[in-house]
Amino acid sequence: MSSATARLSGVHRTRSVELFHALSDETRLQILDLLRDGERCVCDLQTDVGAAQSRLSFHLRVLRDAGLVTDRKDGRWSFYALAADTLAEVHDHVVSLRSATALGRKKLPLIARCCG
Amino acid sequence: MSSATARLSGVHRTRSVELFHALSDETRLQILDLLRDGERCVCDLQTDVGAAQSRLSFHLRVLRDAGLVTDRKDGRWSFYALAADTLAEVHDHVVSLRSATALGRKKLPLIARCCG
DNA sequence: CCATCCCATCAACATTTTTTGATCAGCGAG
DNA sequence: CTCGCTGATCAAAAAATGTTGATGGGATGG
Repeated sequence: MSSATARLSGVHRTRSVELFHALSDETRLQILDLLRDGERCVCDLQTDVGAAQSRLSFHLRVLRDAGLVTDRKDGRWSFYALAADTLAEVHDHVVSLRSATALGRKKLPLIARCCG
Repeated sequence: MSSATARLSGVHRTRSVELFHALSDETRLQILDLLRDGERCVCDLQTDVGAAQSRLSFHLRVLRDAGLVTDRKDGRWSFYALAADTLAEVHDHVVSLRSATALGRKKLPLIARCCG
C-alpha cells in the first residue's frame, strides 16, 4: 500500500546540506575516521592527519558547527570526539532520501505529464 | 568482543567525498527528492525546481557522475531517475562511518598518548 | 526542408570554500 | 614571572564550485 512518500521539507533539506557538506571533504572524513577510536586532542590529529594546525582547526570547526563532533577542553588541550547522535541523524537523512524508493517504484507513467 | 574497527581505506574515503559532495547542495537534493516519485524529464524538473535549464543540466551531471541518478533518452527528452543501488551505497558509507562507534566506546585512555 | 523544442556544453563571471601564515590568549611547568 | 606549548581566529591568497547567457546538435512535426 502506501505509495508516494511526502516531499521533504525545506528545513530538512537545509540540514541535509549542512551535514553532507561537512562530510564532503577528505580531511574531515579522515578526522572522523580517526575519532572512531575515541577522542583525540588536536595536536595528535595534527600528526595523524598531516595537516597544519590552522587547517585542522578550520576543519574541526566545520565538523563541530555541523554537530558531528564535540569538543572538550582539558588543561591546554582540546579533545574532540564523534557525536554519535548526529551520526545517527545523518543516517536518518539518508534513509528518508531513500524511502519510497526501495519499493520497486521504478517507473511511473510520468511521460504523459512531461512538459506540461 | 571485537573493538576498534579498522581504518577506512583511502579509496573508500575518496568515494565518500564524491557521494557526500553530490548530496551537499540544495538544488541537487531537491532534484533527488522529486525523483523519488519516479523518473522525470529535464523540462519538468526545470519547472518543478524553478531553475534555468543550464543550471539544472549542471546539477544533473554532478548527480549522474556520482552515480546517484541514471539517464535515459527517449526522443528529444532525457529522463532521469534515482539509482537505488547508489543510494544503498551512500547508506553503507554512513554505516561504516558509524561502525565501532555505536558500541559505547566513548572514551579511550588516549590522553596518555596525547602529543607523542 | 524548416522551425521548433529539448538539452548538453562552453566560457565568463560570481561566489564559496579552503589554505597559509601570523597573531593572540590560555594554561602550566620551571 | 616568564617561557614554551596548545589551539582559536583572522586576513589574504588560492582553489574549487555554482551561475548565467549563448551556442549547437539531435529529434520531431508541419
